[in-house]
Amino acid sequence: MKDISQAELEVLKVLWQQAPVTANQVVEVLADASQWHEKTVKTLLNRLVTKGAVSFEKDGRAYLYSPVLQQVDYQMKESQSFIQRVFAGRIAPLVAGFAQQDKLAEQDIAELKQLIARWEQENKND
Amino acid sequence: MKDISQAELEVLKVLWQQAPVTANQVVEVLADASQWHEKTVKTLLNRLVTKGAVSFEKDGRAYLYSPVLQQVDYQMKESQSFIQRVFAGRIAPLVAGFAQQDKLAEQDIAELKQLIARWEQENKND
DNA sequence: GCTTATCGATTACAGGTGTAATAGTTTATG
DNA sequence: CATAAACTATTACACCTGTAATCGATAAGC
Repeated sequence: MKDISQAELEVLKVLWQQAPVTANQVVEVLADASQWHEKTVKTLLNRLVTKGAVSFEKDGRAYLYSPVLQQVDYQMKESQSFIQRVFAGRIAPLVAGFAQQDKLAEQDIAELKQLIARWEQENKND
Repeated sequence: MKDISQAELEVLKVLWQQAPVTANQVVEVLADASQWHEKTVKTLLNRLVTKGAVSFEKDGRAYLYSPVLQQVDYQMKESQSFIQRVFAGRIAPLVAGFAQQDKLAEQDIAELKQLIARWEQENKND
């Protein structure tokens, strides 16, 4: 799968929220959010199809688009390459940076603690 | 500061490890690591200078290059935009993804626990 | 049925990127 | 000194990206 560009990602996000949808539905969502011209959105949809990240089925004159690339798969792949590229593969320094800049909320801490607890539960017999 | 491309980042990483260095020193490091041609590396150095991410001072015929953009600043900025773009601003889901894919090591867990402890220490009187 | 509105497909075009080659300049070397 | 070697600066070029406009086909309305 070719890389997804940032503009293309915004289109994909719409499809991850609801699919299948027509091009015009995507246009409506993004016209509000991004000031994008209809033609721009349709170009992006097309490129996503070409890249194999989105599929469509015909419904009369219009197409109904659906994501092929799933959000969790995208997130995992991007996360790994990001952490690798920027933090040499170590995840803690990223979280540390957020902590230092006061970007961590109570909720983040709670979720992290839960994750750690679960991890330790699963790895207790190492 | 204009965005740093992925290839440019590899050059910056060399400068973050040691600076100031000559172009040829960078070339040597990257010729091994990346198979890049000398001309390619020098183009990248030049673009980094144009972008204001790297500076140089003359030393006879050669230049000595140093990073202007510091690694932690780059990391913070990229982390925030990445988390925003891919995880809607929430950091825990990223860590959760790593946990699920068994990408967390003992050391990561230890570091995260320490971070959390420190955070709680600092925020205990909320 | 013919015209018009509406779709998707194709084309456009400038700026960024990867990946160099060539040109221009200055320093060594003979 | 003159020439070659070694640097940096400039230029190249194809592909990707953002941002649309135009073309061609098709469906809807009169």
